Amino acid sequence: MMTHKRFSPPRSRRERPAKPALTRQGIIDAALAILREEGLHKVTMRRIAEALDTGPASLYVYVRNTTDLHVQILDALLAAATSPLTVEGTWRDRLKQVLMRYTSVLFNYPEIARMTLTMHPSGPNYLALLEQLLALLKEGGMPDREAAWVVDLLLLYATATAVEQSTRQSSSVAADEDSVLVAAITTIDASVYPHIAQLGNELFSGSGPDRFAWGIDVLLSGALSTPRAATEQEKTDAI
Amino acid sequence: MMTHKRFSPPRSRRERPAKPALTRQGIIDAALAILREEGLHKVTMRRIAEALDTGPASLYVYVRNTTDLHVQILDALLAAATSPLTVEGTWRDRLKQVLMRYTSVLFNYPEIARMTLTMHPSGPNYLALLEQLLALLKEGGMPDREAAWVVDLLLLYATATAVEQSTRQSSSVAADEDSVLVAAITTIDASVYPHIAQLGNELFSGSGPDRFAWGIDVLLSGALSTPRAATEQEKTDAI
DNA sequence: ACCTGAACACCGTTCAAGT
DNA sequence: ACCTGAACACCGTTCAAGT
Repeated sequence: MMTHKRFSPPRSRRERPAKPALTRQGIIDAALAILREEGLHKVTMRRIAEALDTGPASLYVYVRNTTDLHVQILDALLAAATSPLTVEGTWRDRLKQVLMRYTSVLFNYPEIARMTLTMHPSGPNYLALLEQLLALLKEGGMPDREAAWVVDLLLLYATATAVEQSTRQSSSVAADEDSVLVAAITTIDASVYPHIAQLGNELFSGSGPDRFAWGIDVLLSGALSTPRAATEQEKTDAI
Repeated sequence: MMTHKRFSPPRSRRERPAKPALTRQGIIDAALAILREEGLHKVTMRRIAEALDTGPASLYVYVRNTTDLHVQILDALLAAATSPLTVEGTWRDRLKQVLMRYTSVLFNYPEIARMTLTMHPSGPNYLALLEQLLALLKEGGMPDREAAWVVDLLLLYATATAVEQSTRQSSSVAADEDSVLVAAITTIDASVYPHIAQLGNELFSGSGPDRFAWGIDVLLSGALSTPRAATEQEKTDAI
C-alpha cells in the first residue's frame, strides 16, 4: 500500500517536518486566520497553539499575553482601511469615504471594533488614517485647533458606530433587544414620556448609512462653527 | 463551651437558616454587590452562586444566561443617572449636566459601559433619560426630525467617551499605549505624515471634560445647522 | 417546581524540566 | 534560548437525579 513512499527522494533533513518554527509573525498570522474563520472569541491561546501544533505555553515566548496579541491583530486589520481614495467630490464626500471604509473594516470583526474603543492603536496604519483625515479637514478650511479635536471625535464616532451596528447584526439577542425597545417606545405612556411619545417612530427613522453620513456632517459643520475656548496658557499669553 | 446554646429560645422553624430563598431579585442584588466590590469580571455565575451559598446550576432557574444577567445590572445602575437636575443655566448647560451624569455612572463601571454600547437598554430609567434629553432639545429649538437623530448621537458620544476614558483610567496597559501613541506622534517623520507633525501636541491638548463639553456643543450646533435630507417618502409626498 | 452535584468542554497563565 | 507537559485556578452551561 504505502511502499511507493520508499522511492521518493530523501529530503535534506526529514520528510516534511510539517511543523514550521514558531515566530511572533507566525502566531499573529495563525490568529488572523482563526479570527477570519471562527471569530475573535475563538482566538484563544489554546486554539492558536493547537493550530500551530504545539502547547499554549510555547506561545508565551513570543507573546506577552492575550492583550498583546489583540493589539497586533488590530494593527494588521487596519492596513485594509488606508488604501488610496477612489472617490472624486468635495472634501466632505472624500472624508466620508475614508471613515466609511474604516468602519467597514471594523464592521466585519465586531469584537475587534469593541477592542479599538478601549485601546488606541498607534501603528503605521492608524497614523496613515489620521494623516488622511487631517489633510481633508485642512482642505475644508478647518482651523488647526478645531481639526485636532474633531479628528478624534470623527474616529470615536466611526468606531462607536461600528461597535453598535456590528454586534447588533451578528447577535440575535441584540435584535431582540431592539424590538423590545421599539415596542416600548411605540406603546409608551404619553403622560409620563410626552416627548418620546410625540417623536415615536421618528426615533428609528432612516437607514444606517444615512444616519452615519448625517452624523459626520453634523460633526463637521458643528466644529466649523464652534471655536474652542482659549486655554489658560493662551489667556496668559494674550496679556 | 457551647452549652449556653441550649438556653437560647427556639426559633419558629430552625436556628438562623442563613440561607434565604433564591429569587431573581436576590441574584441581581448579589451580582450588584460583587460588581461594586470586585468588578464585572468577577460577576460570574460561579461567584454569584458562591455568594448565595449554592451551586451555579441553581441560578439557571431564574436567569437565562450571563447576558440576561448583565442587562439587569445595567438597568439597575441607570437609576442613578436620572435624578432631577441640580443646575440652573441655559438648556445647553443642563443638557451637558444630564450627559455628564450619565457618563459618570458608566465611568465607575468600565465593563458595564462597554456593554451599553452593544445592547441598547430599554428599561424605565433609560426612557427617562431619553425623555429628559428630548425636552431639553425642544427647549433649545431643535426641530423634531433632527432632535430624533441627534439624541442618539449624544448618547452614543457619551457612552463611547465613558468606555474610552474608563478603561484608560483603570488599566495600566492603556496608559502605556497612550504614551506609545504620544511618543509616536511627537517624534513622527514630517515628510511622511506632514499634517500630524504640524499639529503635534495639539492633538493631545485640553482636559477630558473640556473636550467632552466641546464635543456636545459641536453636536448641538451642527445638528441645528444641518437639516436632514428629505426621505424618499417625503419627496413623494411633496409632489 | 425548584434545587443540586457532577460533569463537560472550555479558558489564561505559570513553572519546572527538558533540549 | 527555546520549547513543553502538566498543573493551577478558573469559566458557562447542561443534565440526571433528588426533594
